[in-house]
Amino acid sequence: MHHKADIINRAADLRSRRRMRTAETIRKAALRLVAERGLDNVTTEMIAQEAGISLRTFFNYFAFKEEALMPPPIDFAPEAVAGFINGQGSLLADIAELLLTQFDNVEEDRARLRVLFQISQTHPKLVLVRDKAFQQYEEEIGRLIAHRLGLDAQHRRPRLMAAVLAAAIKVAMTGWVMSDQGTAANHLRSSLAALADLFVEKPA
Amino acid sequence: MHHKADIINRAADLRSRRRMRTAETIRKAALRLVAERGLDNVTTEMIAQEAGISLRTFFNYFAFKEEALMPPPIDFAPEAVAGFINGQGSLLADIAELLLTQFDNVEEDRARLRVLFQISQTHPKLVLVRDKAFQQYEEEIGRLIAHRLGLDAQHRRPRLMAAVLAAAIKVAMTGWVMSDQGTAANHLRSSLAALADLFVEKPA
DNA sequence: GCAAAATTTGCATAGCACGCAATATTGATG
DNA sequence: CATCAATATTGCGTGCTATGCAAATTTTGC
Repeated sequence: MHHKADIINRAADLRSRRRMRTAETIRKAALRLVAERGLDNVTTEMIAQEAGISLRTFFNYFAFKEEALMPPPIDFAPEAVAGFINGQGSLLADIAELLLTQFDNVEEDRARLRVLFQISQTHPKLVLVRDKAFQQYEEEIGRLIAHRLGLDAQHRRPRLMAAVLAAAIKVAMTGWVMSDQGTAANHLRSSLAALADLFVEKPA
Repeated sequence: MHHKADIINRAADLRSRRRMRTAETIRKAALRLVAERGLDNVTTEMIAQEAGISLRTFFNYFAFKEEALMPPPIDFAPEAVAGFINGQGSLLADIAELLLTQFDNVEEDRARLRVLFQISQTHPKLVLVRDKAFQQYEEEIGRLIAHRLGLDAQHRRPRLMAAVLAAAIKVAMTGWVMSDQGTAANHLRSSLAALADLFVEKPA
C-alpha cells in the first residue's frame, strides 16, 4: 500500500524521465542533421522524422526549432548541491567546488556546443540561443546562492554573484569549446582564478 | 574639390545616418504597437505599416521580428571612449567612468526595456532577445579593454573583464527597469561597488 | 540632367508555430 | 487482467515569418 504522495511522485517521476529521454532523442536528431546538412537545409519536419515523432509533437517539447539545439537543462548532482548548501567554507570556494564537479560531466557536450558555435556564426537567431545556453547556469546558481544565504533570489548579492560566475563559465566554456584543448573543468578553474585578479591592482 | 576618401565617407555617413533614423522609426512603431496590443496581436506587416515602410523593407533592417524590440546598438560618446583608451587611472576605475557617462543617457530606454521585460515573461523567444540586449555591452566593452591593453580581443583578460562588467550592467539595468526607482547610473554605481565585495571574505 | 550605386518594393514560396479535437498510451487500481 | 483516468501523441487547418529574386524607385557624385 502506498501513500498518495508516493504514488503521484512515482508517476510524475516516470513520466518526466520519459519526457527527458524523448527530449534528448530529439536534440540528438536535430544536432546530427544540422551538423551534416547545415541549418538551412534542415526542417523541423526532418528533425521530427529523424527522432521518430510527429511534427506536432516536436513543438510539444520545444517552443521553437532552434531550442532543440541548446544543451539540456543543467542538473547538478543532488549530493553536490547539498554539499554547497550546507558548506562551511567561503561562499566562493564552495560554489567553485560545485561548479567544478559539474564540469567534470560536461565533456560530452563539447561536440554539441561546437556545432552550436559554428552555425551561430551565420545565423543571427542562433547567436541568441548560444548565449542562452550559458545563462541557464546563472538562474540555477542564483537560486542556490540565495538559498544558502537565506535570501530571496531577487536580492542583489545572489543575482550579482550568479551573473559574475556565469560570466566566468561563459568565458571558460567558449575557450574550451573553441580551443579544443584541455578539460572543461580546467578551463573553468583558470577563469575562476582570473576573476579575483580583476579586482586587484596590477603593477603596470 | 574633395579627396576621394572624403566623398566616400560623407556619402557613407549620410546613408548610415538615414538608415539609423529609419531603424529607430521602426523600433518605435514596433514598441508602440506591442505595448498597446500585445505581441501576439501584432504582425510584422502592422509594424511596417505603422513605420511607413513595406513589409519587405522591415526585413532589410531587422533579421527577425523580435529584433525590432531590442534597444538600438550602443554608441559610447567618442570623447568618453578616447578618455578611457588613454586613461591613466586604474583600468577598473576608468571603465567605470565610461560606463557611468553612458548610463546618464539611457534614461529614455526605460520604457522600451520595460515593455521588453514584460512580454518576455510569456514569450520564450523574447527571453533570448532580452538577454541579448544587455550583452551588446559585453562585446563593445571587450573591444575597448583589449584595445587599451594592446591585446587581441580574444585574450582571456579582456573577455573575462567584459563579461563581468556586462554582468554588473545586467543586474543594474534589471533593477533599474523593474524597480522604477533611482537613475540608471546610480544603479550601476551600486552594482559596480558590490562587485568588489564579492571577492572579499566576509566576517560571517 | 545623367549615370552609377544603393534602397525600397512586390511577388512568390517554403517553412514555422500554434489552436483544436481526436486518438493512443500509460499507470494505478481492484 | 480489465478498466478508468491522466497524459501524451497526432493530424488537420491556418495565419504568419522570413527569404530569394527582379523590377522600380531614390540617392549621390559629377
